[in-house]
Amino acid sequence: MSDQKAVGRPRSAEVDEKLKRAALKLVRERGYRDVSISALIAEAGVSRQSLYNRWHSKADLVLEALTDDTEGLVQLPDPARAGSAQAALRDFLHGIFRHLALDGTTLRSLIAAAQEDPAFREALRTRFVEPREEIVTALLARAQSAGELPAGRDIRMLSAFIHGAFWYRLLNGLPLDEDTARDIAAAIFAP
Amino acid sequence: MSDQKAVGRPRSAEVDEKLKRAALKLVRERGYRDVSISALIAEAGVSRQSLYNRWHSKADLVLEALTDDTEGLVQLPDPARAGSAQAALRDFLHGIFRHLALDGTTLRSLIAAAQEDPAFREALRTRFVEPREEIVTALLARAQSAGELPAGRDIRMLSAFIHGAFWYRLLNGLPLDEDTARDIAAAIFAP
DNA sequence: ACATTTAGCAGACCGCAGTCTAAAAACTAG
DNA sequence: CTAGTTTTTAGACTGCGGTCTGCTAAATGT
Repeated sequence: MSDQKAVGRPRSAEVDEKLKRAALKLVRERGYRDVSISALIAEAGVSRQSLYNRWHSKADLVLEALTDDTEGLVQLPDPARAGSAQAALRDFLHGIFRHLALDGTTLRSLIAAAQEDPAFREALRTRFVEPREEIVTALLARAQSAGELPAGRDIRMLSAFIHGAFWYRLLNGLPLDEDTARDIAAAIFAP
Repeated sequence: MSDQKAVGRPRSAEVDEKLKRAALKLVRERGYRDVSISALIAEAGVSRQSLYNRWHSKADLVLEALTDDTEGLVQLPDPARAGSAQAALRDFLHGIFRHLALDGTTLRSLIAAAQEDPAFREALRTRFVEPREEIVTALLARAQSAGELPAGRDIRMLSAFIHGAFWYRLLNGLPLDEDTARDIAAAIFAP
């Protein structure tokens, strides 16, 4: 797990930073599709090869820039604090939706990019999708133990329903707002 | 609704056919991403402009070729025949999944293309997504009237759950098989 | 017959992605 | 200090998409 290479010129951390900053800035102001690699390296002031030394594609760079920026934002909500598991789920979803007001369109583009690139699909899954899946699954499991959810319910399928509804609305251009968060939570916990 | 233009050289129906056939053939054997516009028109034996006279993009052409090919395949299942609304839903999903064994990867690419192109997103919704939504919604509504589904359940949200789970699995590269169809139907009708 | 209009074809053109080459720069090992 | 290794930069190169131009072909209307 230690550094592989103690030989050769070391990577410049500054170049990393410049590229990630340029990526976030340009993607947010022009949109993912309209940011070319050429524009990225021009904005960052680095060479083309320096980008490809670090990432395989624009999608890879933007994913890292985005996850760096939202670190520590996704965490398991406390049902006791929220009042109930249903309220905790609602608040958790609402928090995610609020954050997507800024980067939702970029996330859509990343999901799109993942469809044509298996390696990036894997990266998106491990860095973005799975952490959120685990939180929801844990929340539902706790709710089921506490009796807030009937014992017969299929936790993993309910988790797929929640994330699926989220993706479905995101990718179809439907709004993700507080009402949506409330309705999803209500439907999951419906008797 | 009648023909707009009674003047000028008429469009060749043969060119339409050649392009759609070429699109289906190449996309199925090489995959959407690896089919270039240049390869399409070469395979069809038509000019570049003839393609752009008819469709705005590769995605538009492939969508039409695909929906032409699967016409009449999506229809409202009969719960009486299947035994129950749950069985009807399971069979309906299974039928869709079976068909996607051939064109599932192409559908993923079309969904991806829709994320970067609002006009195509609309086309995909009206030609592909909404017909399936309506069938599922009608099925759930009938089931609710018949008492197979509790009266309090939110039909539209359940429909979003079903399609969302489908999209979520499709776009994350998870298998869509008979078991998945059964599990989704079971979770929707869980007491 | 003839003007008008649209479709068809071949091919030029520009911008970009992704790969590659060559040379300078920054490090380690010995 | 020297040899070896990797990063960085500048820029060339190929292939493609999408647009545009010039020309020919096939229809309509008077």
